[in-house]
Amino acid sequence: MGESVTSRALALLGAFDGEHRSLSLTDLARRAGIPLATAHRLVGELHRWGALAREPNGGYVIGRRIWQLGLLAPVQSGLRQAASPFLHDLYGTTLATVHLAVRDGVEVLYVERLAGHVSVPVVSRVGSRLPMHATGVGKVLLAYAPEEVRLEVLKNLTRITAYTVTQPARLIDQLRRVRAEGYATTGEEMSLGACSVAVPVRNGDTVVAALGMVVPDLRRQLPRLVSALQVAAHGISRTLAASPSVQWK
Amino acid sequence: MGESVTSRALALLGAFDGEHRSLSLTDLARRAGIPLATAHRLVGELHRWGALAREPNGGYVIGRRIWQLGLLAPVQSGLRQAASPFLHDLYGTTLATVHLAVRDGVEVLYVERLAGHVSVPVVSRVGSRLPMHATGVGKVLLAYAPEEVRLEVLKNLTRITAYTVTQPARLIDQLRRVRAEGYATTGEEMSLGACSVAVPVRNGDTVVAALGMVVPDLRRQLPRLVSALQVAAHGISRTLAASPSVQWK
DNA sequence: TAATCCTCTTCCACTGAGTGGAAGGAGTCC
DNA sequence: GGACTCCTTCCACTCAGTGGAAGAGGATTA
Repeated sequence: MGESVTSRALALLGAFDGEHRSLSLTDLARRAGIPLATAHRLVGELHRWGALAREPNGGYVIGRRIWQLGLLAPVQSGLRQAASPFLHDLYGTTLATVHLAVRDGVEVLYVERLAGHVSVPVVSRVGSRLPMHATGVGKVLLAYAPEEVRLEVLKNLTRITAYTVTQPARLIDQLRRVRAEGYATTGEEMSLGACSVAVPVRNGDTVVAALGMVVPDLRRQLPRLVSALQVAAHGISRTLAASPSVQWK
Repeated sequence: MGESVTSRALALLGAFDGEHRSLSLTDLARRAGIPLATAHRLVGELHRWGALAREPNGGYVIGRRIWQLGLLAPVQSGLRQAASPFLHDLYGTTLATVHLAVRDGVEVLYVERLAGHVSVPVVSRVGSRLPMHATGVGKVLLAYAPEEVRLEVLKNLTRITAYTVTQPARLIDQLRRVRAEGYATTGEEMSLGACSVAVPVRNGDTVVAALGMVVPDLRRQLPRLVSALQVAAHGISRTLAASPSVQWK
């Protein structure tokens, strides 16, 4: 005992992730760290309300009530909806993987991802988080983040590939150039074979998101990609500015 | 007393809807029917976990953890993702409002909606429900619904406009023709000035969704719209069939 | 076919998590 | 300056919640 009922119910919901979209009762209890009988009761309540749904084979999945609430989250109803047409245009003209991301603490949270046809290893998934220092969108968000966030990230530059920037001074210099030139790039720093370029998305003066693309090679097409990204980013910013009723961060 | 802690926490989450995306603590307590002190404690827990977020002005909004869980719901990760490219293609070629909907009990649940430029009154919103008998997607879903669902809907044919079909025999005949011809239409039955056409989306033999469009007038362009909808619906079906790992309903 | 294992459901003696009215602080408005 | 509203905190009181155990049913294995 000692844990609240609410925290246990939330732990049950939190047992689901990208790799575990359907869970048996026993797995739910185990992953949430809750005795089976207790889990059974709480899962029953979540199911009756619609937070969970039960499949014919007995497994539980996230229910439609959570899906509907998720649509109300500012990140969904504001940024993602505003950005969607521009992301599809961008994807349509380049056929590369397109990302829209926001900062979440000291990580990048992927808000939207349109998968490209080009054979490039892409590890992002909508709703997932990746490190800021090794991704294009992450470098953009880091460049405009509060100083305390930047300091926290700079303390923990883990190597992901042989090309990952792990020296603080070098990353600081890159971030300064992001602010000066208006875009960030990476070269196989997150995945071998994948390069990226990203630009900021502003709401007024505030950088609220980053828009990026992943391609196998940047060398010949960088100016064209930067231009296309900036056009899309401006479009998103105009749309955000035109919808003052929806607040989001 | 008498209500469970879990049901109260869920009631707080359920206080949010399309018209109430940001709520003060007092409003949350009121809408959830919970004393202020109790609401304060439970909202604090939801906030700490990330189910709710607090805005600078003190209002609460749905938090990112709910948004992320919502992405895991089968309706999101299966149908909606599979359908997205086809919906954008359809929208791109017609510029009309495009809907993707599923049956939820005896109502239509709108899973995706791409808003058109044509000035047609459209009342649907993603995540919302509308009656089955007065919408194109609803008639499709009703035509292929279990008998007991059909009987339940037929008992309650409320009039929405002067053109709404409220006689059971007439609707039964229309549903038979939906199954025979492969598409449903409406003519100002839900909103004056709005006509719609919809087709079934199948997964194997099962009709799992309906794909529809809303236009001001159907008379000259019905065959072309039906054809475009069916092409898109087949594409969605093929994509669903190719992703067996994701289960959804 | 039988034995074993696992999941899920139900029960109930026990207990501490949860309750909510009241009071007070802070901010806004007139 | 007073009135009003929202939010936060307190704490005496109580019943909602707990979880080990037992059993049913289905799946797996020998």
